Parts: sequence; C-alpha cells; structure tokens
Amino acid sequence: MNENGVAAAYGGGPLPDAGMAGPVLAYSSIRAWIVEGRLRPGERLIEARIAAELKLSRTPVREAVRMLAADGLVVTERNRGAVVRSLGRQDVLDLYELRARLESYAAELAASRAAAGDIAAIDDGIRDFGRAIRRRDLDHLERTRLIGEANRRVHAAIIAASGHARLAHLLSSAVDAPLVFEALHEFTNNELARSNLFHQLIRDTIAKGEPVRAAQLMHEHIMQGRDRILRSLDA
Amino acid sequence: MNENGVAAAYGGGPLPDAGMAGPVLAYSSIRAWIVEGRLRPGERLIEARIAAELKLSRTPVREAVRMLAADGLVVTERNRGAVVRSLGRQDVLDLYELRARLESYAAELAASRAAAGDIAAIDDGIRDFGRAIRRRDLDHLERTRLIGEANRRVHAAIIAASGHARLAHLLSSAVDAPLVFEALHEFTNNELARSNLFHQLIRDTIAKGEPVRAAQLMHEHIMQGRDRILRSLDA
DNA sequence: GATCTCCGGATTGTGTGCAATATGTGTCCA
DNA sequence: TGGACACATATTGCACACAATCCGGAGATC
Repeated sequence: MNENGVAAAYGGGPLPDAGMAGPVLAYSSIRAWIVEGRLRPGERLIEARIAAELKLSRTPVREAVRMLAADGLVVTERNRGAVVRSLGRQDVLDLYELRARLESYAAELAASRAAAGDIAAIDDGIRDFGRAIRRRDLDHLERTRLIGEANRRVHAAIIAASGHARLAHLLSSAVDAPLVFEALHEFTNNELARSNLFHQLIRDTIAKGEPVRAAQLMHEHIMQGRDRILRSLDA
Repeated sequence: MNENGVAAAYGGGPLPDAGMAGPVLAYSSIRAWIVEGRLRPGERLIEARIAAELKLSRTPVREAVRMLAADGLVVTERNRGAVVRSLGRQDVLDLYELRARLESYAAELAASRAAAGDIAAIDDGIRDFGRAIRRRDLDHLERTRLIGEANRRVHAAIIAASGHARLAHLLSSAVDAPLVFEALHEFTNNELARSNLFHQLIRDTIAKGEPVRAAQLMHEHIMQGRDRILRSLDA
C-alpha cells in the first residue's frame, strides 16, 4: 500500500454514521445531503438548524461548512453564510475535463508506481462494483448508493496507487461528487456494465505497467460519465 | 475580464495588512509567515499564541488554520493541532509536475478564451515583474517579496484568463507557494530575466490564440522553476 | 538500569452568549 | 398605487469558558 493518508482520500469517505468526531460527522452528513440531492443547489445551509439536527453546537458545524467551502461544494459570503453551489452547463464541462486530466494523470502514475497491494485494493473495488450492479433486491436509491460507494473505492484505489499525496488531496476535495452520484443515478444497466468494463481495462493496464494506455482509458471513462450528465442535463 | 471570483484566486492574495476581517487577516498572515520562512517546516502552529500576536480570539485563528490545512500548507492531527508541512525531494518533484500540468492547462484554455482585458492584466503583471527585477535599492528579502508578488500576478492573470473557476481555485489553494518564494529567493539575475522572457512568450502565444504552444511554454517555465528548487535542495 | 504508571501543564475541541450584519415586512408619504 | 424608509427578525461573526486529550517527567516497581 502507499504512504500516509493517500488511501483515505477521495470522496467524503464512509457513510456518515459511526461514532465520528463532531466536525467529521457534520462534514460527512452535509456532504452526503448535497451529493444525494437532499440539499439542492442554491439552498442555504443554516448553521443553527444543522447543529440542531445533528445534536451538535454550531462550532463543529461551522467548521464542516468551511471545509465544504474549501472543497467548492458550497459558496460562502461574509455575513450571509453558505449556499449549495449550482453548476451550469459550462461548469460541468470544465469540471469533467479537469477531473479527466487529473485522474488520467493518477492512472498514468499508478501504472508506473503501483505495488501488489494497490492492485489488490483496486480489485476489491471492482468486485464490489460488479456485485452492486447485479443487486436487484434494493430500491433504486439504495442500489445507487451502493454502486456509488464501490465506484468511489475503485477510483480512490487507483488514485492511492499513484502515490501522489497532493493529487489525491485535490481529487478528494475539489472534484465533484454530486455530479458523479447524479450520473450514476441515471445510468442504464448497459452503461453500468460499460463502466465496469472500463474499470477492469484500466486495472489491467495499470497492473501491466502501461501508463499511456491507462491514462487514455481513464480519460475516456470519465468523458463517458460527462456525456451521461450532459444528456440528463439537457432533458 | 472574466466571471465571478476567478481573478481573485491564486496565492494568498494581497499582503496581510489593511483592515481585513478576522479570519482573512489570520489566514494571510500565517500564510505569509510560512511562505517567507518565518515558520519553518515541522513547526507547530499554536492557536493561542497566534491569536495573541494578531490580537484576535482563537476562533478566527482556528478557522484560518483549517483553511491552510485544506490548502495543504499545514497538516493537522486530531487533538494535536497543526504543523507546517515539510516536503521531501519526491514531494517537490510531484508537486511541480502537478502544477506544471494544471498551469499549462490554464494557459491552453487562456489561449482559446482570453479577452482583451485578460491580456491587459497579464501585461500589467509582466511590466511589474520587469520593474521589480531591475530594482537595486531594496534589500534582498524586500526585492524578492516584490518579485514574488509580480510573479504571482502574472500567473494569476493567466489563470483568470482561462475562465475556469475550479481550476483557478485548485491552483490558488492547493499548489505550493513556499516553494515558489524560496525558488525566487535563490534565482540569479539571469534566471529572473529568463523567467521574464518566458512570461512574455506565454503572453504572446495566448494573445495570438495558440493553445498548444502556450501550454508547452508554461510547462517548460514551471519545470525551470522546479529544477532551480531541486538544485538548492541538493546544496 | 529499564520500564511502567500516574500526575500536571499545555493545547486543542466544543458549547454558548452577545454583537454585527443582512433580509423581509409593514407603514407612511408622494 | 408605488417607492422609500425604518423596524423586527433571522443568521452569522467573534470572544470566552470549560471539557477532553495529549505529552513529558517524576517516581515506583521489577
């Protein structure tokens, strides 16, 4: 596996339940609310209300809101608090192009640097992704959540395998997640199977140490996600 | 000029003086201390001490420290506070490669998107950079500070011209600054003149709308900075 | 002599109060 | 009727107090 916190990065981390510390609990909860659409773009985040709901004081909530602002998930204005960021078509285009460049760079590095343990971690994610898309016993939201979590782990494992701590940090905090979730929500079964295929292709090129192919596949994979988003945005 | 906050990004912004609000003052001050080396890598940031020095309470200082942590300038551990991040040789290599990729992307976009006002802003920065490197009436630190500020403005103007808000945010918060400052500190006059030349070349390719050349020149420009850093790191 | 335990100081984490600021609403006047 | 002003309310910004936690050292024990 790789150095310090690299593996922990990417996405909001595990589900917002367990006995987490205050700010972390608040951060994960709010992030999940935004990612899953319970908080819509443009909606205000009111510290006191959130604090009451999570049974915390305003202090840790405040901290969490600021972290989300640093991530770019919400925008804040002095004395006016935070609102969920809303994204126009151009923003989506820009965001996905950026994510494609960063993650294909991560895949490129992973292909040069990955150790056996890194590959194993990617495989775990891919296995869970495959299982999740075959689940028929869950409602749509719950299944999407499961798929999203597995998808997150696949990408996180690849990024961790890159061994580039700062890149991992950037991708974890700055790159969208609401969009990814929304995209998955709309995926047909064919599209999910295609994602699964690309995960495997990327995994293989990384394992074989072929940086250029890994990068190209990752770029394409993310562009497919972008196109899916744009299609549902237009509808 | 470009949309919303894009132009304001990159680096810590203006010098930490004027009548700024609490957290912003704290953020800028601490950032400057780190960038200019008054706080060395590995050193602890003690909230109470900083609050006393800036005549604030711990609350805004705490917020500023968390912002710096989000930027990756300091690392925090629960119940143990924040210490200035220290970078090994590999970190420097990774960081500069990342910065080169992001900023050359910015230059590429700028070459496609820049408006007349954007070019004018770049020109302003270049003019000040040229003036700063010719100054002989200042001590070394003060001159470096001036050069650094002008350099920051050149790069910020190019990034603003890219019109990519998220990219600007990433570059402003995530990419180093202590390294840039340190690099400038060690630059010979020849090297400063070369930087100035590259700024102009990049500016011209952007103005003429040649994305590929702009990106390549920016990549090279940043790699030159990286090599300078590595040389002084080895000494 | 080495290691373990416990204690005290230092520092961060969290809760809460009050002041500063923005927003919405009603009223008055043209 | 429409607009401007003033006030009431909602919300954030900052300060401070107290609780939780960590770290280093002194002393005890083997």
